[in-house]
Amino acid sequence: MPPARKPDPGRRSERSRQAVLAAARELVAEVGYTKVTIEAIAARAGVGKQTIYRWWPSKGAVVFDSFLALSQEADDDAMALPDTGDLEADLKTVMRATVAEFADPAFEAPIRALNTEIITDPGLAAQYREKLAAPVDAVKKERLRSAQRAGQLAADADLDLVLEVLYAPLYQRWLHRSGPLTPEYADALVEVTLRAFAP
Amino acid sequence: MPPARKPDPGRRSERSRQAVLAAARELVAEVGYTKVTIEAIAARAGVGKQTIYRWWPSKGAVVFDSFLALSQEADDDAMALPDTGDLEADLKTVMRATVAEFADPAFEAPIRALNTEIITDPGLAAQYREKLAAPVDAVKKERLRSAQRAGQLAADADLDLVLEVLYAPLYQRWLHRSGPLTPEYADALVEVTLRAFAP
Amino acid sequence: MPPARKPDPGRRSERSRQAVLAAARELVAEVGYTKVTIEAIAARAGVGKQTIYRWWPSKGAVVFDSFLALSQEADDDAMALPDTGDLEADLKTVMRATVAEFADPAFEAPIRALNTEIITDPGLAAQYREKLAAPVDAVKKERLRSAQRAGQLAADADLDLVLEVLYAPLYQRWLHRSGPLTPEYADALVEVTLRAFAP
Amino acid sequence: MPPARKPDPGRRSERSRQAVLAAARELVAEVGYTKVTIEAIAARAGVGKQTIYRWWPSKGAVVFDSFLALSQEADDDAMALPDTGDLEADLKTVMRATVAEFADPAFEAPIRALNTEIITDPGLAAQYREKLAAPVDAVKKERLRSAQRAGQLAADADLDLVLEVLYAPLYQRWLHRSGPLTPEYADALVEVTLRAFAP
DNA sequence: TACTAACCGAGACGGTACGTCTGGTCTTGAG
DNA sequence: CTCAAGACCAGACGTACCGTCTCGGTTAGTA
Repeated sequence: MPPARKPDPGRRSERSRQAVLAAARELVAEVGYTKVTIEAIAARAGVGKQTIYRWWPSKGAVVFDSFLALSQEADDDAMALPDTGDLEADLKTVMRATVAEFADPAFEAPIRALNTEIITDPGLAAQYREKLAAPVDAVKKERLRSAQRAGQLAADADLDLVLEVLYAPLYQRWLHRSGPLTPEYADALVEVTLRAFAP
Repeated sequence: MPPARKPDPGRRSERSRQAVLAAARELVAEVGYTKVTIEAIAARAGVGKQTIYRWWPSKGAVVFDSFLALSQEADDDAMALPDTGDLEADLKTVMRATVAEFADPAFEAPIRALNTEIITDPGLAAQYREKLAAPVDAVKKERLRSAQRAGQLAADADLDLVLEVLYAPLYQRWLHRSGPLTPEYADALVEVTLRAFAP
Repeated sequence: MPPARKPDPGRRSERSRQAVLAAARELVAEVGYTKVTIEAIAARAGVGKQTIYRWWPSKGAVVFDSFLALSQEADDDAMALPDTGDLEADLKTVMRATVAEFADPAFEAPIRALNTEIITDPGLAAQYREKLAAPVDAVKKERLRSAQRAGQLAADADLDLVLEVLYAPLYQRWLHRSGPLTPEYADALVEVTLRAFAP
Repeated sequence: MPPARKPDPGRRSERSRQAVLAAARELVAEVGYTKVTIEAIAARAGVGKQTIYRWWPSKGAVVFDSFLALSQEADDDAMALPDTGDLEADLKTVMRATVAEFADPAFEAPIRALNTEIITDPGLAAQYREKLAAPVDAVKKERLRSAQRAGQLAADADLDLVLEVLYAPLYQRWLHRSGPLTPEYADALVEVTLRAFAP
């Protein structure tokens, strides 16, 4: 048996890769994730279908990669959290911003699409945690550690749990559309969390 | 435009309806939601495809209905929460049971499938909240109100928020596979929540 | 076993029968025989499908019956052939009329439809010969016998064969569209036939 | 409107083409033309349905092509007519052979099917005349011209008309099943035709 | 005058096939 | 060897009809 010919990444066309990712992003925004097809991505990108199948295992992987590429551009910019010394104020600022972001209809479709795939495909879920969630969480935890040192948060608090209590309710409300996402709601989550993990 | 002929529900075959819902449930469990096809459901149910298209608008709606039917059977049974007078103990019991339920691989596929559809389709999300989530939440809130009367929970606590803080982290961990679902985790969530909403 | 309930012709609704035949005729003219469906006939006639299936065995039978009904109206009128004493002149008159009839686009669709079914279904072919062709042929043969008595045709000529030689070429040309149907062609067929069967 | 993408015949798979035509021929022989479906042809041929729809516009066209392919094999063989110098004897030989051929039940189904389609579809009728009828007629006319030179047929006879008078009655009898096809009938047609077109 | 048996319009049912669309693989020709 | 292009096999999609089967509601003819 021949050793299962794998493509040689060295020869990969960067031009095609970019075109595919751009086409994927555009199509998800235009027609919604479920209606995007590999054929349409290939056609829009001016690329043969085989070129996509050669380098990505599934539609989900292509779309995921296109988000990854997007976020890595963003990383250079907004990867910093405010630290005024007042944890509650800082968290409220961040949470209100998050609420606003979720309300933006341009983010709606792609993020829901992303979640659809993550729920279904454990491989993509792992990549999501590693490549997208982890870096963002690291920054947040850094701010929380700063608060612990300042005595504004219990020193033995499990920071992963803190982030979950802070964000998961917001995230779930948005996903299930089970309630309004208001600045007041953002504030309430911060207050609840700080009371739960008070020193 | 003709007035979009609608089927007459009075003539609907209950036999076929049940067969379709049963087939849908079985197939989702066997091959996973995305690989289920309307053709397969029709074949398994011994039903013409048109009979499905006549009464349901989409695959998601069929599968959702099949879950609904399931849960309504369950309602007759386990619709009661323990009330020993000790809120923390009672909640831990419930949360540990929830954790165990999520760990059951037989629940894995259908519930992930359900979430996939809910995220995408606002109509199904609304039905989900109304028909599935609301009744369950009502029971839980009843227990919480009992605790408020007993002085174990802040009298002015927003019960929807309490439930979110309690359940959303667990739910998110499971959906994203972002951490282990252990009895200890269940306990921790209960403790954190009670501290946050202490009287 | 019950004696295979047959419908009682006594209770048959003449109203429905007429409506079905009229609808069939109209639809064949409008969309062509192959595109006519029983459902469409029933809908157009304002009749339940079962009413058609009760009284006719197939779409072909319905359409055939609708032609039969038409022709029987016509019988009262034009069932006579000219007999001026000059066989050649009389036949040319008749053949030129036939050519003109075939050229009428309103006759095109139904007659082609009729032939399609006759070719395929031996039962309909038998009915066609008996109910439609035979009466017309009888009239023509009567004229030929008159010509035999007048010494304008061989006394021992096989009249079926005479009619075939006279009409089959015309009929075939029309069916296969293998040549123009002109008055001259009609004349030529008469002349050829008379020479072949000259006394 | 986009320019209606056409398939590139250069890339067409000869393998698939042959498999489709063979499957079509077999199925028409086995179950009859009207009961043949595109799905069945595709399945039998081991071909995707799209491959049929890509290259043929209709079931009729596929079946017609399968006949065409058959006849082109036959052309190499029997494309010769006897020419003993005696026109009457030669024509009787040929007509009796034709009668025998029509009596063969193996030819029954396909040829009736062919006629069904030709009657309905002008495009196929044109193809039929050009690809199937014309070559055969050319050979026959050659024999007739030889007879004209030999003084056995009127020098000014319209050979198309001669062939029609000779064959159309036979053809019509068979199509309509309006009479027996016997060797005597074949002889009678030859005699009638020769008398009609005697020098 | 009531009963009752059939037909009637309507339309849901289990099916088959349609013609289209997409998935994922394979082939061709250019660079 | 990669790439764009696109034909290929496979099979699901949603629609249209098939022929059968209830449903109530007329509409006879019988009692």
